Amino acid sequence: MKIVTRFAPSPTGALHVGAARTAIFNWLFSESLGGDFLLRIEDTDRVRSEERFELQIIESLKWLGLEWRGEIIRQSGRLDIYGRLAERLIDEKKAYRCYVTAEELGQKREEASKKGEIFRYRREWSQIGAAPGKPYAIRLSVSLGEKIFVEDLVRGEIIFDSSEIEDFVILKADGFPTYNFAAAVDDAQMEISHVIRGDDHIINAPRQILIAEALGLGKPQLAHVPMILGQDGKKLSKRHGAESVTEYRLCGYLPEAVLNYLVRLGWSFGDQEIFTAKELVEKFSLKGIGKSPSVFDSGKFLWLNGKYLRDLPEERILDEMAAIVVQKGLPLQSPQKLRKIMEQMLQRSETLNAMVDQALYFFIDDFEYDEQAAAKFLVEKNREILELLAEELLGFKNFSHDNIHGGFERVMQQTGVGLGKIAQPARVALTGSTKSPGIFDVVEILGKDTVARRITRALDFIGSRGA
RNA sequence: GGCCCCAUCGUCUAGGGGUUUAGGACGCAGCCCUCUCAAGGCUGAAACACGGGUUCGAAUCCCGUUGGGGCUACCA
Repeated sequence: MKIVTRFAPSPTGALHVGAARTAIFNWLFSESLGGDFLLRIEDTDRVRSEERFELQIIESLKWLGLEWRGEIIRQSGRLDIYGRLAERLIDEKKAYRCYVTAEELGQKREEASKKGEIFRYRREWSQIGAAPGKPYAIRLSVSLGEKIFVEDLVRGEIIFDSSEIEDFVILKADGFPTYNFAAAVDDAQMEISHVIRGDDHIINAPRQILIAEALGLGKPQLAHVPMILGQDGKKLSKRHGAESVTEYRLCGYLPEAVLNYLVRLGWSFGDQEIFTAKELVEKFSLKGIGKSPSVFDSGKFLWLNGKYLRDLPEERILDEMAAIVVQKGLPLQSPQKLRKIMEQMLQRSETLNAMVDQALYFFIDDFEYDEQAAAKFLVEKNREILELLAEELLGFKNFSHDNIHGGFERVMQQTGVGLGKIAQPARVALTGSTKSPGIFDVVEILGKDTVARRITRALDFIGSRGA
């Protein structure tokens, strides 16, 4: 059998990490078996679907390196097909028109639930409110008391009782199909062999099976993967902060890391943590998918991104950094200087953005002093150290690493204190904080003029404090 | 409420009857390196939800309990 998978997002928001993971699973599954991976846009919700979201989702998929085959199928362009099939089901008495409005039904449901009962729509309601020319929805006739078997590749057999399923809508009053109808029809017509999707769709499986059977269409093999949860154990959502692929890209995450992290969330291959895309294609199989939901751990994600960051070719990091510098409106530095900054920030940052954000003092003079750092180190007793340092350092024609080192050595000799006692005040004066790359590197990268300005600023600051 | 799913360190997970003093990773703690912070190296603390079975033997199989999650739309 030819393996064909699909990713079928609805364009009602950016590509959520949960959706991204199912896309990745489907892509890996077909890639690993030499099949096709298709893209279908489920834009049947006229109110919530927006083109910009579709564009954003497509951009995210490309960024992640998930390539689909052929044209994108758009459900809004297939309305006539769904309409014809729904009418056919009416002709075959497998479906019927329903004139009750959604609002009226909502009331019924509410009343029932207040009484602790469950309202399930059945055929006898179908003529209520019927009138010529009045819009209607089409519902599938679901027979009672039948077992529906869902063969799940991850969970095994799941059995549903058809009595629990009401006569659900397959075609809405606006002529658009519902999710289950369009999905069942399209999966069959696109000859999808396997559907890998989130756990939250398990409930839809029996409905889609019912539709496919009513229509005499083929059914894909199903694999439901556990959900991704937030730190609070609830389904990951906007409440939990960053949750779309776009946001992570904008924060300076690498596509390789996003791919790797998301795959490993719910799938494993022994003890291995880090996989290239190629390795994933080789090693992926449904066997490695777990059954229990996974909590999204932003800390581990960050760590993984840092790993990938340090593995990137320098030229690529430099390009990305330059773009971020421009985007943040910071003064672009010479390529030589940017490279030095990159070399220093690389092992101190987990994301591309952090490489710039945490190195602001290399770009601008008017950073703020960290309050605690200034209180501890920019104090009167360190005035002499900073003055001596200025004297020693600013005398060099060649502002080299060795000369700078020598300058610090001489200040140590003159004051009789260790390097640490000199480096920290200098660090705060030059960077505003007690944390930075090695002090000699900082001085060298900043350059003589900047160092002079900043020591002056720090001395002024000490003076103003003392006053 | 009903239906469905799930249950190993805080988190991601390996292990699926004896090989287990339950392994790895993140995080955490300590040490090394060291001018600070990182990166890197080493070490450590940390888990089979509970109760019944089945079995010579159960983290592993079965049942129940508890807990968590999902769904319950003319959303997808």
